[in-house]
Amino acid sequence: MSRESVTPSKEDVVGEFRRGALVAAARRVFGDRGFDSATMEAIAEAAGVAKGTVYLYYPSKKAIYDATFTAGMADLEALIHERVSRATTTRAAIEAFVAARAEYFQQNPDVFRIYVAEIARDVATGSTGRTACHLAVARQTRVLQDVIERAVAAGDVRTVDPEAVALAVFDISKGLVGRRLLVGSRWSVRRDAGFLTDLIWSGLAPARGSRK
Amino acid sequence: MSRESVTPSKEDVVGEFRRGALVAAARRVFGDRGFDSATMEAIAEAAGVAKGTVYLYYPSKKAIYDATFTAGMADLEALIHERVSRATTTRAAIEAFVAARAEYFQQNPDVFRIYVAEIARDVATGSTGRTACHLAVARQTRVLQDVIERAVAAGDVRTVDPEAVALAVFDISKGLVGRRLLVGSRWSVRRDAGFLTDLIWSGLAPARGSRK
Amino acid sequence: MSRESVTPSKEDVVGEFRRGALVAAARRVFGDRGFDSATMEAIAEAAGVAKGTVYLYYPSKKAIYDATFTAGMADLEALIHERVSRATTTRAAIEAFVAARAEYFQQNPDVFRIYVAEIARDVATGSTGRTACHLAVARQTRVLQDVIERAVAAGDVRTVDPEAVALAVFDISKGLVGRRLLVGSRWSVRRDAGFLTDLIWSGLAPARGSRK
Amino acid sequence: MSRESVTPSKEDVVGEFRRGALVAAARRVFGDRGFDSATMEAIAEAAGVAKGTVYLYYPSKKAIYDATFTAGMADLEALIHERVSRATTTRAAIEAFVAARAEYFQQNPDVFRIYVAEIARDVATGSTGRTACHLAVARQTRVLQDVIERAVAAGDVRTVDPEAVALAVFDISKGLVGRRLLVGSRWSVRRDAGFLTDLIWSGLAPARGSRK
DNA sequence: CATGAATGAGTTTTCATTCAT
DNA sequence: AATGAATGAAAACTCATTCAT
Repeated sequence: MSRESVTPSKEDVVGEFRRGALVAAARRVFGDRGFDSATMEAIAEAAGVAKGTVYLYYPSKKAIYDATFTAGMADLEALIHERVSRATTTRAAIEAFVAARAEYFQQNPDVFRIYVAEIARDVATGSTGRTACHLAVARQTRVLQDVIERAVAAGDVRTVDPEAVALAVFDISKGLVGRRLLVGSRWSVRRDAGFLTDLIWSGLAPARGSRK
Repeated sequence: MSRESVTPSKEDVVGEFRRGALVAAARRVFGDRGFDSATMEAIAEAAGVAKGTVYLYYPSKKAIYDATFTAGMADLEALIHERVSRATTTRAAIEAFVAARAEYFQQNPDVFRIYVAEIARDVATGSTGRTACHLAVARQTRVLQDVIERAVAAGDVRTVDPEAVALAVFDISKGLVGRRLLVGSRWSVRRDAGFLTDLIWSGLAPARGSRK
Repeated sequence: MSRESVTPSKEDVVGEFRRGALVAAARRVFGDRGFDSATMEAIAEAAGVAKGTVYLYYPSKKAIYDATFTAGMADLEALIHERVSRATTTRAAIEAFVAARAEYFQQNPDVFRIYVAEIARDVATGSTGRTACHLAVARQTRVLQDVIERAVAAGDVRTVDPEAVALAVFDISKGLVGRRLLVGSRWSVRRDAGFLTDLIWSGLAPARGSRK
Repeated sequence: MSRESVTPSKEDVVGEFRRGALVAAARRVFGDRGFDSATMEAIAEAAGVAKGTVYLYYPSKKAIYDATFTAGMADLEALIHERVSRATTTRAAIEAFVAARAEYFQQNPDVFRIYVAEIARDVATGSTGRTACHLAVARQTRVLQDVIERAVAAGDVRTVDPEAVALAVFDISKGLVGRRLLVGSRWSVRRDAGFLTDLIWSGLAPARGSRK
């Protein structure tokens, strides 16, 4: 439909605009009420259009849900990449990973809700593999795993299974986000992220000297 | 309901029996299909009774769902208490905590699915506080927090915030369980639990000597 | 569900009663408005039950439609068999066939409407073969074809293709019914049937000479 | 619309061209899917125009449907007139009538489907009289009725009700067409038409003796 | 004239809950 | 106590029709 040129046609622009507005509206509605309880009517209303209009851009409830989830994950991944790549030490990279996730979800709680619901769905259906959610998680942990692998190779940390450590950090950051969203926290995202990074970095061992 | 006597009447016994059968049936159905997709019909059928009978024991779908969740959590908590209290060292107590949860959910995947869905629901509704799910989590982490507090007091571990550590361990164990259920694991529950306990216990610091 | 005994259980009786009432209601509604324009709401209302109740007995709109069509055809076939088997001459058998169909549809115009719509559907979808409608037509023409075959064998009529003649009589009777229903007729069913039988019968006369 | 002049304006020519293309497209779509299932979108696409454009030429779905039906019937009637008027004997005229209809519908099955659906609609609504469909049928049978009337007057056939015979031939030819379209036929249109004409023709023979 | 995005009424189907037996 | 037939509210999705560009 677009004239394959570099400059998108007006239709494309308008279409993308609508799609964006619909996904933004859907994010709120799905975040608020979950997939099953959300209604297309509510999404349409939130986007300020009629019910039928939603179907001009997404063929089904599931389709707009998936688009919403995917868009949120893409945003998050971009942030993670940016923050982690900017870190200069292993410790800083870990902390950047935790903080990026915590901050993004703090800013976009609806995305977190959708993400959690998506995990719950995967768990419920016992879908072992290639779900969008599973893949998104894999891409994110991959970033961290690379960091750990390089640190192990450089002798920067003791010899551990990089994947297992990456997953542990991921789990901790996920728990942190959920808790901050649900019950709040006495401290800033930075402090919480710092503490957890510290725990992973040093363990529970009594201080016995210090590392850089 | 009961005539407040010490010995339960026959009605109570029969009633409790039915309740138990209904909850067991509901656990399977809710675990399989989630709250929204589960039907009262399916629960009744799984329990071998007619649809109306369920309503004689539980006033609504939500009520039997809550009862199902609560029963599962009660089982789990009992196991955690037993295992942790049997441990003789701090490290062993942490490992027992992680292993108890992993084993229980491995044996009762339906309970895990319901638990995850319940968290997702809490997150979605933004219920900050006194939900059954939140309270169950609090009781479980409390066990671990007590262990850490005593260890800190005894100088067994370095000075850390016991609650934060307990929550971190909890999050890691939850991630472990989910992953084992979803994608499986190359290793036994014991080994996975051991590795994670080790990570928390020692951190990523390069080996520099050993502690008991 | 029934206790497999000779006497049907009360549930079966009630169930059959409801089914009958629903099919009778559906016959009116489908006859009035056709498949697409008929609504389950209207059928339920015509049967004096709530919308959901219809689904307790028939799983879909198509299912109750098919049941309605099938029931009507079964009634008609029974009447045709009875009337034709009672006839003592070939000519009387043909007339009985035409009259039976005309009278039945005169009494049950809704069934005729559904029947015509069903043919239209077959024609529209180009379904060459085993539809319920096609089979019903085949069973009816078979009755007539048997009559013609015996008449040919007995030398009662000239040598013709019995199937082709049966189909022609069937088509004529169908046209008669439609016309009587749509524009009426100056004459009784008997007279119309008599005239058409006469026309065909003269055409079936054993050869006795030829015209150019 | 046109400025009432003898020479049509360019607008009229363009307009008629569009109308023709739209009707041709609609014939395919209605023939394929029936009135209810056909969509204006599909018609527009088949005609290579946008949806709104259809409404510039026809005010509603029903309107273009009617135009489609009417156009098909007009084609058919022209063919019938031509063929029948070319026949030199009564028998040949009857055969020409049957063959013309069979051949036209064989070539234009979509028109037959629309025609059958239209009859079904008339039957369903119980519209006794002046529908386009009814009028088209009346015009066609009129042609045949005139032939029979002249034959009766000329003593070419025995004394029968010309209208009734015309209708019977019409019904037979309709059944023939439907059967050929639905289940096919072992023989050519010519042979099938010949056989049926023969059957009727024998029945029309001037009285020459009687059977019981 | 032509377009096609937007509308919203209308339909089938599901299922928690009730209640007469 | 137990049953299961009946209810009716609710929700996804379709598509004829309109109208601003």
